[in-house]
Order: sequence, then C-alpha cells, then structure tokens
Amino acid sequence: MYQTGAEKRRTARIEQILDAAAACFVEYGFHGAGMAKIAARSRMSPGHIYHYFENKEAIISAIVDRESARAAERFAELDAVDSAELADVMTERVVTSVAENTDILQSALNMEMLAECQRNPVIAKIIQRHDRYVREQLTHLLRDKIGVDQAEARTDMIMVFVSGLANRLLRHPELDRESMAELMRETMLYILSPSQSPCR
Amino acid sequence: MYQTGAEKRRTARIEQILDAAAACFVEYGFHGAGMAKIAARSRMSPGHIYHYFENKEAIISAIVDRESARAAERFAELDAVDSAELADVMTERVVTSVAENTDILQSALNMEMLAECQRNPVIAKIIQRHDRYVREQLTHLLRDKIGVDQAEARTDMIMVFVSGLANRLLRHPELDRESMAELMRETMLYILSPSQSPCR
Amino acid sequence: MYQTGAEKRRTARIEQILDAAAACFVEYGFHGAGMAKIAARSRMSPGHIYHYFENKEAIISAIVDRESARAAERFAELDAVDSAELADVMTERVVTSVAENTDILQSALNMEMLAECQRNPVIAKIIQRHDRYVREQLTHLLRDKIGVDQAEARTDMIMVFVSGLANRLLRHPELDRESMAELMRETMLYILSPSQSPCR
Amino acid sequence: MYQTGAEKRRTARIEQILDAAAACFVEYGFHGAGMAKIAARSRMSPGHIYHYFENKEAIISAIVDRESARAAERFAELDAVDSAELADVMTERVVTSVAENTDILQSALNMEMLAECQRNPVIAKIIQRHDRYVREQLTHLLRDKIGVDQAEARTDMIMVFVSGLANRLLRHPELDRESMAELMRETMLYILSPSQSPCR
DNA sequence: TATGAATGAGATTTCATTCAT
DNA sequence: CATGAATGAAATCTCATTCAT
Repeated sequence: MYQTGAEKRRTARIEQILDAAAACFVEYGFHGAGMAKIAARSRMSPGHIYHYFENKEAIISAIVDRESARAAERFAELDAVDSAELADVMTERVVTSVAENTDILQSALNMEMLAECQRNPVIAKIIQRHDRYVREQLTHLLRDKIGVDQAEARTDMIMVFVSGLANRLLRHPELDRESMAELMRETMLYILSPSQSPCR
Repeated sequence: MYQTGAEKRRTARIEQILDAAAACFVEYGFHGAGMAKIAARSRMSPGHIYHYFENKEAIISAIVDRESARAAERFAELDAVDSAELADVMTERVVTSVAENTDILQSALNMEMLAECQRNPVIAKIIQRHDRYVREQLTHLLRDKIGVDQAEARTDMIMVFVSGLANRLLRHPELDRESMAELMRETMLYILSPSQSPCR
Repeated sequence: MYQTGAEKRRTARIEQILDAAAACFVEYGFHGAGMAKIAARSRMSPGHIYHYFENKEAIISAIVDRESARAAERFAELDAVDSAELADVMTERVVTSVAENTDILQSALNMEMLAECQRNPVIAKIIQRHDRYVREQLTHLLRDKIGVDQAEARTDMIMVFVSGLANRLLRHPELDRESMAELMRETMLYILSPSQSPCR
Repeated sequence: MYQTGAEKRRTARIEQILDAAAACFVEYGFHGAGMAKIAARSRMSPGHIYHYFENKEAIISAIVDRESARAAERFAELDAVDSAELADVMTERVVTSVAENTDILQSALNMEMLAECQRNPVIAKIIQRHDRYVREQLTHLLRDKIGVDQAEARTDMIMVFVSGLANRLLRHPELDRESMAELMRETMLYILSPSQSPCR
C-alpha cells in the first residue's frame, strides 16, 4: 500500500486526530469531549478537523474502524498461535491488558466511552458491527482452535467479563489492578477450560 | 410513617419525577435526557421540577438514593433466607431479573446510565458510595451466610459480571435474553459454589 | 378614618407586605428580591400577595406612596418648626439619619433600590412624582421659612447630596458613618446658610 | 505596543463588546441588558461573545477596568496641570461633563449601572477597588497640588456629589442640564476653595 | 381568605459546525 | 492546507404570575 508524501501526511494527520479523540473520549466521555478539546489535543484548529472528518460521528466511526482493524490483527496473531497454547496466550493477554491498560482493555475502554452515544443510530450500528465481528472471531478461536463445546456461550462470558471489568476499572480507579488481573486470570482459565463445562 | 395529604401528594410527585427521569436516562442516556423530556414524561412543566429538585444532579442523586434503599430491602430479604438455599435464591433472582428486566437488572441499567456523568465529582461520589454499600452487603452474604472462602474476590466477580451484562443488554437489545439468563445462571452457580474455588 | 375589623386586618396585611418588600429591596435589590422571598418575609404565601397587589410593580408603587406620605408628615412637622431654628433642625435630622439609618436616609435607600427598575415607565413616573413632591416641599421650606435666595438650586444640592450619600453608604458599608455624618452636617450648614450664597 | 492584524481585530472586537455592553447597561440597567441585546448591539451572535468573555460578570469586570484606565489617564493629565490652575481645570471638567455627558459623568453613569449588581461579590470587589483608586488620586491632587486641608473630607464630598448628580441626571432626564452644571460649578469651587474651610 | 403547586417565557451559557481569509 | 472567528440552536435553570383547593 504505497502512499505519496501528501497521502502520508494526510494519514498521519488523521491518526493524530483519532489518537487525540480516543484519549479525550476516555478522559472526558463523549459528551464532555468537545471538538475544541480534541482539536487542541490534535494540535490543529477545530475547523481543520472538518477537512478530514465530516462530523463528530465520523470520528467515532473511524475510531471504531481502527479498533476493528487492530482487533483483526490481534486475532490473526492468535490464529497463528499453536492450539495447545492458545488458551494460555489469550489468558495472559487479557491479564496483561488489565494490569497495564494495553490493547484489549484500552479498546474496551474506548468502546465504553463511545457507548455514551449509542442512541445515535448510526453509531449504534457501527459499534454493533464491531461487536459482532469480535464475537465471531472469538467464537471461531474457541470452537475451532481450542475446541471447547458451547463456544458461543463461552464467548459471551468473556465479552461480558471484559466489558464489565473495563467499566469497573474506569469508574472505580481506586480498585486494585493486581487483584483484578488475578480475578480475570482465574475467570479466563475457567471459561477456556474444555474439561469443565461452564454451562453444564 | 404517616403523611398528610399534602405530603403524600409531594411524595407521589417526586416518585413521578424519579420514575420519569430514570426511564429517560435509560432511554436517552444522561446527556440525551433533557429536563424538557423528563418534565414531559413526568407530566409537569420544566420549571416545576425545580420545586422538588435543585437541579439535574439532585435528581440523579435521588435516583441513586432510591436505588440504594431498594437494594437495602433486597439484601434484607436475602438476609432472612435460609443459608442453605441462599445461593439458589440469589441465582434465581439474578436470572429472573435478566429475563424480565426487574429489580436488580433495572437497577443495574440505571446505574449504567448514570455512570455517564461520572465526571461530575458529586455524582461520582454518590455512585461510589452506593457501589461500596452493595459490595459490603454482598461480601457479607457470601462470607457469613453461604460461607465461601475468598468472599471479596467472588463479590467482585459477581459485580463485574452483572454490570457487564447490564451493559451488554442495554447496548445490544437484539441479544437473546433467554440464553443470557442461562449464562447468568451457570456463572452465578460457579461463583457461589463453595466446593470449587474460583480463585485457587 | 374609621376601619372595620376586616379593613384593619387588610391594612395590617398590606403593611406587612410593604415592610417585607422594602427590606428585601434594600437587602437584595429589586431584581434579587423574588416574590418568594418577599412572601416568606411577609409570612404569607406568594399567591396571597396577589390578593392585595396586582403585581410586583404595584408593590413598588405602594412603597413609594407610603414613603411620600411619610415625607409629607415630616414636612408638616418641619413646617411647624420655628423659622429661626429650622435650618438647625433640618441639619440635625439629616445628620441623625446618616448616623442611624432612620427616616430620611432609609427613605433614600429605598428610593435607590427602586431606582433599579426605573426603566419600567410606570415606576419611573411614580418615582418622579415623589421626587417632584419632595423637591417642592423642600423649596418651600427654604424659600418661605428659612428665607434663602436661590431656593431651588439649594434644594437640588441637598437632594443630590442626600441621594449620593445614600448610594455611597449602601455600596461602601465599610465607610465611617461618623465622619460621613459630620461631612453632611457641614454641607447642610453651608447650603442652608442665607448669609453666604452657595451660588454667588 | 505592537499588535498583529489578528490581535488588532481581537482588540477591536472586545472594544465593540464593551461599548455595546456599557451602552446597554446605561440604557436598560444590568438586569435588563440581556446577552442577546448586548450581542445584537455588538453586531455579533450571543455565542460569540463567549469567545472573548467567560461570562457576563467578566464583561462588567472589563468595563470597570477600562473605566479605571481612563480615570488613570485623566488623573495623569491633571497631575501635569499647574497647581494654581488645577482647581479651575477640575471644576471645568466636571461642569462640561455634566453639560455634555462626557468622560467623568459617563463613567459615573456606568458605575451607577454596575452598582445594580453589587450583590455579586466578585463585582462588588472590583468596583470597590476602582472606587478606592479614584479616592486616593483625588485626595492626592487636593492635598499635594491644590494644598487644601482636610483633603480626604473634601474628596468624599466631591465623590458623593458627583455620584449623586450622575444618579439624578440618569433618573430625571427632564432636569435642566445647564442649571445642574452651574450648581456643580459653585459646589466644586466651594469644595476646592482652600480659604474657606468646608469642614471648619 | 389563604395556600403552594403549577406554568411557561426568558435568561445565560455551551458547542458542533461553517466560512472568510 | 490551515486558522479561528462566527453562528445559532439547544440545554439548564429562574421567577412573576395563575389557579385549584
């Protein structure tokens, strides 16, 4: 995917905006993050943002798209992992993310924040599409690689737990990340363990 | 607690407002629920709401207080349940709630919505206080009545799971409630089972 | 002027309102003094005030009327004072008022406060009528009793000084009343002194 | 003090707002002058005013600051006047001001208007600071240049008189400016005359 | 008479978005 | 490509006034 200089510049500008916006959404929430703040954090004028995005919704849409693309990368990586180790790798990923706010949890945080504007039907659709995608990939991994039964139910459990945890960490920053991570480890192992049915 | 006619009327009016506001918050989110909408749903003028509540924050505060009071009632009921049955009763309650949107889940939904305005430090404190209360009660039930070990970790698991589920149901109304309820049942039984440690 | 019991009661009620309103106007200003506050201070419901006064303007009108009547009384008293002593009596009255916030100054304070709503043409007219009345009476005293020349100019000086002083005391409560009173004494003596023309 | 084009424009816009606001305050009073009116008079949208001023209070604050700066200029001019002529110059200034509503009196008018919102403690402080400054400067001129005794008492007299006059002219536009100006001249000469003590 | 619940217009302020430069 | 001045609709909140009881 070759880009001319101008295109590179454009892409960089867009990344700048998305980073700034994502950070602002997590920090202030969707409604609290005014275009002025996002512009300031992007080191660009408010007006100029509209050269790259039609409106605020479009920024959200792009954030979700980017998140989806990153999720796709992560799933591709997991797809390459040896089946026998997959459960452990997945577990460690989630645990690390909780402990360090990387990847998955950061994504979850973003989603939490964007959810504020779920009533906007355009955004709602985008987020639901992302959610469906993640669900499919996860189910695929569980069913086809780890080989557990009731893969969909287990997927739902993971997603519920991850989103619940992101929420909780966001809103109760006083909680101990270490013990939350440990909690998550146990839970993941339980959910991913093929020997004992989570849903007997 | 005797009330004169006027006091009854006042109380009824306040309940009216709280019901309307809670419904609006769930339907439109905190920011989408303007005082105008809340007023319309309460069947009174916007201005009149300010006879009962100093501002929008105060409404939220009152909703959380009401929620807390109801939670207290529910916990009191659970305290009266026979220890041997408690795990089952709790499980059934949660399951029913998910299936029928009653009590606990409604409360959880409300909390999710109110969480939108967590950046408001006044509200943040109120919600955190409520959260702490629920946590304490739940831990008490798990440790002192059901008698499981690691009661706090299990409490955290329940809270993470319930909030995650409320979130998910709120944002993905297309999900199948039946299977979600079933998922909830399995998870609760697992968490509440004293024989197998969730956090070895 | 005989009054039946009902009439007496009515009159008392009206006085109650006027006292409360005047006090509120001085304390909070015309715009800051809501009908609710006035009602509370009158120990009466907001709605009930409208049995006695058509609207807020009417209260002001009545306050000014009452002030005018009191001014008339004061002028009548002064009219009865021996011409030779009149200048001294008037001076002492003003000085005492400044020192103790009685009579004249209180009246002036009320007027200052009401002046806030001067743009209301109805009120403007009422206040101007009061002002004209005071001016006539004062000029009469100066010209016909004290016997100074340029009575109108001297009257204007007195009125300017008194209103200026009321203003200043109202807005700079930290000022020393004693020295202000002394200042006023000197000024009054100067203005009322027939021997030395203030407007040569 | 060099300004770029943008800075000039900004300064001009701010002046525009301050002029409009001052005019509105004089015309309608502080409470009567809505942001909408001020915006219309500044020929800009209500919202845009908030790019330059945080809120209505800030506008007032800026008006007082500007008034203070202008007062400082005037005092600086007076400081340069020959001592022998100073009393006459000051008198003429005040007299002209009364006759033509310029400078000093205009300033006083604004102050009168602003006084309406004295109950706002922020504004109250600003105005008191301004008042103190004027008082000091005036006292300095009287004591150190004109060389009268009791300079502070005379200063108070001037300030009371000027504010009283501004009040009166504002509220009784039917009064004859000529004769008011004449009154002012006599009074100023009397107050500034070192030979005859106003406060024996 | 008397209450105070109720109304609704209007005030200040915010903010996504547009546009001249 | 870039700025930031400018708009205007909408949100929260206040308060004089009315009305059912």
